[in-house]
Amino acid sequence: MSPTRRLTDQYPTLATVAERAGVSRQTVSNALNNPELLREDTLERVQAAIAELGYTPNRAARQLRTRASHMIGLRFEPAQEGTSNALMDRFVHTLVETMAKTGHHVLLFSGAVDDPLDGYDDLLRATAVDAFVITDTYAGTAETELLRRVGAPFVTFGRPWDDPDAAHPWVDVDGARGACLATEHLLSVGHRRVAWLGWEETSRIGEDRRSGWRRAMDDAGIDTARLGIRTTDNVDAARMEAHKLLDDGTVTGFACASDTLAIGVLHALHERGLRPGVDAGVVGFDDSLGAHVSWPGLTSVRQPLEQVAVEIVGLLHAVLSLKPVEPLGRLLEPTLVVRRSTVPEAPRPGTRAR
Amino acid sequence: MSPTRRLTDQYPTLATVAERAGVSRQTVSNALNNPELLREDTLERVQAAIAELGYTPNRAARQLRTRASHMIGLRFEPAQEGTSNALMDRFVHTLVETMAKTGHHVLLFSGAVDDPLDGYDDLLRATAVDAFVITDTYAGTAETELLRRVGAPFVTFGRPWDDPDAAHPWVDVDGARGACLATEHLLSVGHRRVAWLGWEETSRIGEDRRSGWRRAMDDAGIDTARLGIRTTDNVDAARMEAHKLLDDGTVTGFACASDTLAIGVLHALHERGLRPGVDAGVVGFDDSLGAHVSWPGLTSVRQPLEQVAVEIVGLLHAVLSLKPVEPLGRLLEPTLVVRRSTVPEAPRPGTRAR
DNA sequence: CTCTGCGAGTGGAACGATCAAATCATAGGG
DNA sequence: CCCTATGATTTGATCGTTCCACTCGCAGAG
Repeated sequence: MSPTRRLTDQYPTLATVAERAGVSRQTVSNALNNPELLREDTLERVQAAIAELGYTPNRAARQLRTRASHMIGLRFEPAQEGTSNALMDRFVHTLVETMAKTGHHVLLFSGAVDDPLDGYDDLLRATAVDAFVITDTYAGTAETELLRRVGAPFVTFGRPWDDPDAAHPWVDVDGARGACLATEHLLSVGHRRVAWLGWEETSRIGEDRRSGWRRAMDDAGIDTARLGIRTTDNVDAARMEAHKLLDDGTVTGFACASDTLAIGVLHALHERGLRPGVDAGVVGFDDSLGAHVSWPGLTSVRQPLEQVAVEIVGLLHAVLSLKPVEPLGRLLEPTLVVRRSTVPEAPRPGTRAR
Repeated sequence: MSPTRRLTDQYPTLATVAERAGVSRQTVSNALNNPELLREDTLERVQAAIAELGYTPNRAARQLRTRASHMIGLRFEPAQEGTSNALMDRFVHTLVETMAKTGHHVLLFSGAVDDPLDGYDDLLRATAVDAFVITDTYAGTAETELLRRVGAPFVTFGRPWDDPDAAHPWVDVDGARGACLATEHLLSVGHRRVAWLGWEETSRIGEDRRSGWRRAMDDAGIDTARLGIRTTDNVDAARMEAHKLLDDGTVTGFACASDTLAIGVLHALHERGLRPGVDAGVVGFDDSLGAHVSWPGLTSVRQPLEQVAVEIVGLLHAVLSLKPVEPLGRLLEPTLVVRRSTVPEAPRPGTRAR
């Protein structure tokens, strides 16, 4: 622990440490940044002085001289309520922790309401951040173009869907694989006619996931005619589409592009007195809070967000040290969390402690 | 928009602007920080030069000189999955936006695993942040004591429960009032025997909320014997407690300390074939994602998190400019969001767009 | 006519670190 | 014995801004 200190006290500086250790400022600086340059006994003496005084280098001074802020900017968008955006929580936390290991910090910012690109430029010019992490792959194209234009390093969470020759590193989760896992799981527990409930066709992510369902169905040799539904991502819209599918009388499996949609299906089942996991199987996507607590528990595709964060940090370091990145993108595998909406014997939901 | 610029280009500095405007560096500095010192025509000339060059002051240099980083530190704790922690999202976003209005930014950090206090001290000594926002009022005591000791400014989201003569500003939401609203609502829709499902007695927040239930019941002249339950904050524990209460045969109202607990009650009702909102009324707390999407929709107490964030920023500014803060604490009022778990005619849940 | 006061603006120093180049031993080769 | 190579450390300059003390010109008082 550090000694008690008042605001009025000056924190020790390099010069203070140097004087105490009987060396020059530069030697102390080297002890911190290039310890191999020092003779062993000198190094020990300096380190002792640093510990004794509780010295921590001043970020501002270092930043001014080296032009590296050791901060990365993360645009923090308002969570759309009712969607699974809250799962970014998991991602952000790991990002913060992993960055901290190399002395980096995460700076949150939000774009101006009128010009969302404004925030980026300001931070760059003010040399407040070294690089950016972009998570919003929808509005991503304008952002990535700006950053490339001004030569700012960045890594995205999400593939450059609309830009085949984009030259920035990225990390993403294989959504098609996730939907494929979901569909195969539904088939394996006995469902044949497995419907897809997805987003509008304009969503690249949505179409990617849908393709996984399609592949699994094709592999199983099942006709998908009139089984692939596209709608808006809210509970009620999904509920109504589910009713239409159930009216058909043959559909018993539901693979969904989001937990929100899957929960809508559960609502429809409740309204008809059908038992999820017994009379029909439902799988969501994202393993959000809603999947945990919904009744009787929702099987869902879980994205390895912690792993995404770690990969992103790795890529950031590579980019910042100007190392070539090969390959440019990393595609990670999601997993399936099985709950009672597909398997009645699965553990009860929500048995976690506070 | 700013002109195109490469990484290799130097951003303009004060000196560049000064030369262009034909004044000294200090005059440009004054134009930015004390414009009233300049003659009107000079000011205009300088501002024109700034706009022309697209100048933005260098944060590091300013920070080094003024010892103000214009950043506030926010400890970002891992969200306990299955709890309502994800609602911090709303809070954080407003915090970021409001701080941005005065040119401040939010720096995320996480404490070391072994010593959670370590992160604070490091950031202070490195002069990386000007102040802290503390949201974790449980582990808060050790943190607040450290910060007071080193003389670091901070504001907490949460009352200093265990420290009656704490001298730091705080903002909190009146949990007792929220529980009172919930209970009065249940009474008003016809329930008489309203049970309380809350956390263990060790939780100050939990006991505060419980007191609101107790007050509302006392005001209505209803005996609360055997109606106040304490349990752990998870769906399954609540489900089992709800069954016990329902076995009694008289209990029809459930006011809960969290949405998690309330969802557990909903599960119990489903298992008995009872209709939420008709055969029994349930109210949660926090208006989390789960309340939005659970079936048939969960009435819940909503905390004014946006307002909390704005208040906190106000207090931060007061503290940083050394203004006296009076009163030290701000207690905000929660509101009730009515859904079908208490009123069958309420709008359907989850009809928000993505 | 000089002196004081004030508004407007200037120039040098400093914040605390790192970079680049100089210095000083110390040892080995011719 | 000198000269060079090498390792270890020091010295001065610098990053871009703001603080501080100062100059300059001009108006009004004595």
